[in-house]
Amino acid sequence: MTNQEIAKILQEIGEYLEMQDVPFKPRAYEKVAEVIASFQEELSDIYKKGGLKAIGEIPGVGASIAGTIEELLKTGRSKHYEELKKKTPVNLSELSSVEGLGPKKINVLYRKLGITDLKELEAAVKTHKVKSLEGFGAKTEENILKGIGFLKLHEGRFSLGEALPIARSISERLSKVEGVERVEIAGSLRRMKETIGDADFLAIAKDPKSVMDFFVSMPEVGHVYGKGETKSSVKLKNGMDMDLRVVPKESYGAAMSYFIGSKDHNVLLRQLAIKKGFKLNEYGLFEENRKTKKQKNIKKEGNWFKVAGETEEGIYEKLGMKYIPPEIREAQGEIEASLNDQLPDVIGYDDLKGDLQVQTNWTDGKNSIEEMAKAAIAVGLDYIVITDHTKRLAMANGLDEKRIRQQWKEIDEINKKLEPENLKNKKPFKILKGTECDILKDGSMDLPDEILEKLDVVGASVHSLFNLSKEEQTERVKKAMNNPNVDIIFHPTGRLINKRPAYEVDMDELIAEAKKTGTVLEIDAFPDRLDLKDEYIRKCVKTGVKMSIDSDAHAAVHFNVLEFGIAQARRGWAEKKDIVNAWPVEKMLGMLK
DNA sequence: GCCGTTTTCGGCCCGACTGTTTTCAGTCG
Repeated sequence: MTNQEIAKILQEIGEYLEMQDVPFKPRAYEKVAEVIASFQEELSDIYKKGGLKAIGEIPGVGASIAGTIEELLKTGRSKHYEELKKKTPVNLSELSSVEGLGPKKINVLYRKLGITDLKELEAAVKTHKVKSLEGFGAKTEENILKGIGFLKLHEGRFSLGEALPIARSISERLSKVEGVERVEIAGSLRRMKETIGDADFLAIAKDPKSVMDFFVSMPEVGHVYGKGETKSSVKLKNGMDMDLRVVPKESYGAAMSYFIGSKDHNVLLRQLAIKKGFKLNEYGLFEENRKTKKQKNIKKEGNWFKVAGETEEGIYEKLGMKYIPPEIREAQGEIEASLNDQLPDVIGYDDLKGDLQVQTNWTDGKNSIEEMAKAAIAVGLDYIVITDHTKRLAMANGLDEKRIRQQWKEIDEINKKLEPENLKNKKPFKILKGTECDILKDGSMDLPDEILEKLDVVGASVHSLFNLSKEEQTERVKKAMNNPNVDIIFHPTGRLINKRPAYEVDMDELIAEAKKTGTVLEIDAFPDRLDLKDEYIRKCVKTGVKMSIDSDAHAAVHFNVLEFGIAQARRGWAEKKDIVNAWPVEKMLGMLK
């Protein structure tokens, strides 16, 4: 059993106990589920090495939960969980994904109406059976219906953060099948879109049949739509659809171009090819017979001769274009820019030097300042800013004036400890003092200015009152930007992909205000945020507003999400000069207020 | 159910909002 599966069961045990109004235990289970979900090492490995004792050493795990984990690892089941599930046999994860529905309400819906899943819930709401229940009403019905609608809107779409690791794992296994020369991820996943409908793979193989056999019989495959010599389609058990295409080596570049898309981009590219006297399809770029007869290295195909196709670069060259990074192939002016040699030099995946939003166990993070710093060093960063929450966010144990001053002392000590001579790579590394300070309802800050002005980096966030009117919300954030100590607005629209829409805010106005006040806007790299989204990034680039790409790490493993933020920045045409934490620390600090 | 330079027993993060009620339960962060 994987950590994710174990975490999910512990989480559900907590929710079941919550239904029965059991005090304190739900918290214990929820907490431990969170810890395990973001645990670096697989519990099965820990158990293999150190047995029950090692499991018990995980923070939050006591005798009882250790026993449950052991049972899960050994048998794949938990008696405790199954007994609870028997009492209330509902699809918990499905029902609680509806905004506003928690364990208590789910319990009432099951007891009174026998509702076990989303479909039954929707039917009950539509026939107005729900509003007469005690504690429910017309408004609750309305909200549930809205919640279901939002879930449905994203049905079948996976976030980049969910899809990419799965696709990479499969791509790696495919590439090891005998006779396979090369495998690439294509489609929207290759363009690093924030959500994807399905995953496409492209392969060169001497023996297509063996790779197709392998593909359709992978353990995670739940259903095979079809299987052929050049194309197979499957649905994974988790609901994700996947296609594998095997193409000949000589068409590989053309196939890449065709299957990376986007569709709109392809249409424009083919139109351009026609205009220049070519024909472009997934097999190659072709020129008419008479013109190319005498040239070498040209393969005949009907009345047309192939002039390019093995590589994408070759096709671009023949069309008089510069190579276009997959992330910006969205028919947003990139073809024209390519023809005129005006493509952006988009930020590279190795270009970040620092991370300006990092949480620690001083508040709701899992790891200490030192652990986060070491993890940052390990991924090659030169500096991080510690930005724990502030007191308004009581659930996260947010810092007040007294505790943040204490934190500064610890940061100073660890900085000394991490002097270059004490590090393996001997490279300077710096922990900076910062905050993720709540923006209160009136736009004022949750910490006094005399604290903020002492910090290296001040980030400000909206964490409450998401339902203010657009005008109020915009004014609120604008006021924060005008605070002379506020350097960055973190996750500026507050959206959670597939879960919660952004709060109402006028982004054009905020971008203009950011320009005026010299405030940085963050690209939060956490895959369920990716906030700013690509179109706003592009607007910032055009306006000259600087941005930062931050992990929003709440655990040492989270620095790997920076990749998603960089991808998002690339999709927004951002260059190194637009991203302040792609700069050395002095230059970055010099730019801030 | 977990945890301990306040405790091996007695605490456990808590304020705000919503929608239901007419003082409060449930949910969220």
